[in-house]
Amino acid sequence: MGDTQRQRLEAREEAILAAAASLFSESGVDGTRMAEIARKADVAEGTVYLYYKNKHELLEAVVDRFWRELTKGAKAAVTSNASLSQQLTELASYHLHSLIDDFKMVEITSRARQRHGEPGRQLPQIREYVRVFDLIMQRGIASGELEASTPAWQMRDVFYGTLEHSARTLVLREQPFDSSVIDNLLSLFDGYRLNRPPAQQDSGSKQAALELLQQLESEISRW
Amino acid sequence: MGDTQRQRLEAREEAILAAAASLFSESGVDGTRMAEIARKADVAEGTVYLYYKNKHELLEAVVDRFWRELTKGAKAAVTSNASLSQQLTELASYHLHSLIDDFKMVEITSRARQRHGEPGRQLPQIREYVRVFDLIMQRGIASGELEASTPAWQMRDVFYGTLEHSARTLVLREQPFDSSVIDNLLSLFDGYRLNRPPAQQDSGSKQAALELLQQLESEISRW
DNA sequence: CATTAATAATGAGGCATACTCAGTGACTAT
DNA sequence: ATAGTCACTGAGTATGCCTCATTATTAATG
Repeated sequence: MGDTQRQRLEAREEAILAAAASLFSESGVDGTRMAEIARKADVAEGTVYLYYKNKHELLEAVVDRFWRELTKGAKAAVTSNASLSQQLTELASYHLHSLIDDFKMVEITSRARQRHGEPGRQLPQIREYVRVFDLIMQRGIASGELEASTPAWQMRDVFYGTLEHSARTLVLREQPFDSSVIDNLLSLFDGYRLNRPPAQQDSGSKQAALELLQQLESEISRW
Repeated sequence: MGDTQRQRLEAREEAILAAAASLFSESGVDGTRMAEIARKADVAEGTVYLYYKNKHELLEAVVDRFWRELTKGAKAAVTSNASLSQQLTELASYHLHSLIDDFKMVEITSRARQRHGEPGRQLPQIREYVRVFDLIMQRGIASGELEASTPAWQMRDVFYGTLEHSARTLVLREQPFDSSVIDNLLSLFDGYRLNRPPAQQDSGSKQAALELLQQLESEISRW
């Protein structure tokens, strides 16, 4: 029956984590007392400290789990066998939606990074999430669909940073998800795209449309 | 001699602010005790509370001042009569340099935003700083140097968000200022640039072309 | 099943620290 | 000089994180 015991422990840990996540999101980190978390998780205050060394570690665990979940979704968006630009669109859409929906968590994340004294750390699970963005850029470069002259991490920063900041803008304005942000970003990203994606067919007519679009743009610009 | 008195008060307030800024940057917000701040500013602990209602308000004041200083520099970069792309380059360079140099302040800023309970506020002085970026985009659009089909705030988010995230990347990697980030961003920004600056008469046919362009875009996105 | 050992949980109390406030001092006006 | 105002002080209070001696629960053993 060691199994049942272990399960009970994991259930308790999960209950504490869930309670903390919910309260942190609701009232902020400073606005949440350890006693509240314990009460919501149906344990004594001291019990929390059997599972997490202190409030900050609990916060880190909450944040870490949040990004782990996000990473799952992001990987899903990128694992399909769709075209690069479709995958980028999906990833951008998923990213922007998530950041808007859980903006509180995003804010709390920056709090979790600031460990007492020192340096600008990066939580491992966030690193992992960002890696999804890196991978798709690298894949694009490797397949020749993205130019190789710009480092992948710089393209990633454009992509990721723009979306993160757009999420902040939208949330502060109390506006909902806006797909034009993504359209805009992707069309801008064409600046990184080479004209000849290697072997794929079907891209013919789309390619034609894209070229027409560029013609049109430059035509407009001539006004 | 009310002047001297007022000056003394302002000097005290300034001393407290400076002490807090220095200590917050050094040891983080949680790592800094009010008593330390008071000692460094050469006042009693209670005196701090005559000038700032609580620790959080003091933090806000520190952050606010930081961004106010930044705003000065940013405005300077944009006020010259250089070309748009030169101004963008200068602004980007200034922004990136500043964020890297005072990254601790940037982190602390996100802390200041999280007021106890509720909502994703934005400190007024940060808003003012961001407005500098908005203004240059709007100016570019008005002069016809930037395309009008993308909202200014979206261009701004690309510009601002990319640089903010690049700063984070560089700091976490312990790398110094990297001008290629800016070169890259600006060449990408050419996607927004129109070839022909001024003269905005004849907007009728331009409008028509723009609509066609949008149709085309949505058609492409349907692939 | 009884006994012992080991592990988990509890919550009252310790302790650090943000914040208060009654008392003191310094300056101004008359 | 005297009263009145305003700035300042720092010992004391309240709050909330965290500890740890004690109790409850589960597992191991004969």
